[in-house]
Amino acid sequence: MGQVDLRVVKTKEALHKALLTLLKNKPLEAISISEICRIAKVNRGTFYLHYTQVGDLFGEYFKEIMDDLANSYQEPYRHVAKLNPKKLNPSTVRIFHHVERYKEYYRIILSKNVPLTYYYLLLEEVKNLLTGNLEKDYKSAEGIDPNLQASYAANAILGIIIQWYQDDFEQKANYLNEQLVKILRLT
Amino acid sequence: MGQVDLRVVKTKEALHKALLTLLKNKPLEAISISEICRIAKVNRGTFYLHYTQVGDLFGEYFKEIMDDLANSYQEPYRHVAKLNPKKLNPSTVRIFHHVERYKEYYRIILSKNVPLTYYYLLLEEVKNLLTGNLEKDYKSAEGIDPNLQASYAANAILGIIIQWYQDDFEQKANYLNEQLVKILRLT
DNA sequence: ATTTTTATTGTACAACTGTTCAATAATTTA
DNA sequence: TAAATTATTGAACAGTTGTACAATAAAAAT
Repeated sequence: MGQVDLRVVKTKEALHKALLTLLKNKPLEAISISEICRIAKVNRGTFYLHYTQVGDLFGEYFKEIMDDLANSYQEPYRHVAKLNPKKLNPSTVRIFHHVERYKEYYRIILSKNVPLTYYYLLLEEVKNLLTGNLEKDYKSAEGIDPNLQASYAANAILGIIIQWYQDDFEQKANYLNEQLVKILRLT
Repeated sequence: MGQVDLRVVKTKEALHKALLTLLKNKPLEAISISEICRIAKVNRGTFYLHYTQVGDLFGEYFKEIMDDLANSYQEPYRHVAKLNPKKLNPSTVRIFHHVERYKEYYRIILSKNVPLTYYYLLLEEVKNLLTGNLEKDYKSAEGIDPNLQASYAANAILGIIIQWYQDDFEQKANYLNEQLVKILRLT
């Protein structure tokens, strides 16, 4: 496959850097393409050569975040080993610690004026984590659509994260993990 | 309180009608303020006198939809009377039938380029339905933040709705209610 | 019916958007 | 190193956005 053109690398770096600079002072939806290009010293036409919206640029960070989320899941985590393994077991995901680590990004992703795109990507990732590693020891219950169940469970966890976000991430990640365990024990 | 100025009523009606017309042919995020005003034969400045974004206009429909959702909950519904009343019991909500009724709107609300605002309003409404009617016979379990639990449960249901939306609302509302009951029985 | 209030209009302006195109510069390939 | 490729630039255009203001029309209040 063809080489990566250095010019493209430099342009994208400049645009990324400019976006990060701007994000310190204003929300994603208030940042214009012209503004980014002015700071990045990149021609506006060049922006359109690589992206179509400001959000596309942010989307590239998002992939990194999702990688960290996937890695979080691999980390050994013993706290909740006693939980029932027969169902989708969200508490084995170190997702709250991941969110805590990236909370500045989640403030953007979950802000009300941002499109649902990122939320859906996040939901998909969590669904994969919940099912991917569990379908071995987990046999789908009578007549339940596994996909539906996964969406149910994954979005439930996102519900906790949304609440956490709305509380401005005041509590510690460990606290939320404990809460989740308690909720799951309720039956 | 002061009368409702007839001019305002007429203007808003014209704008609403224009938005609905446009929505038949293109997604919400592709509709410009200028376009709406052109069709509605309303000066663009007048738009800004009442709204700030195209989304605000859509938001007024959204309120009606939420009213219907709240009403859905009041309707008698016997199918699932046998479910454990000790926990938040989402299956008593006729939310799937409501979504089925308004699916053309939910296609907009849940489309990926639309801001999270509507999703949050929906989540809040479902949370209220789940808690409002249940806190009587429901005593909060040991050390669980009720608000967190409500977000968990409400967003879980929205997870099912999202999946349903992504499947283009192929299944019947009754099927989803049955699935939910089965998922809840799993423990 | 007349006066008072105020919603709407038309116009204007600077900034942003999305796109096109030829000219130029930087990078890769041979 | 020279030639070929292609990313970037600058300029231009029609359309949108958000805002402001005086003039006008429509409605409410008396």
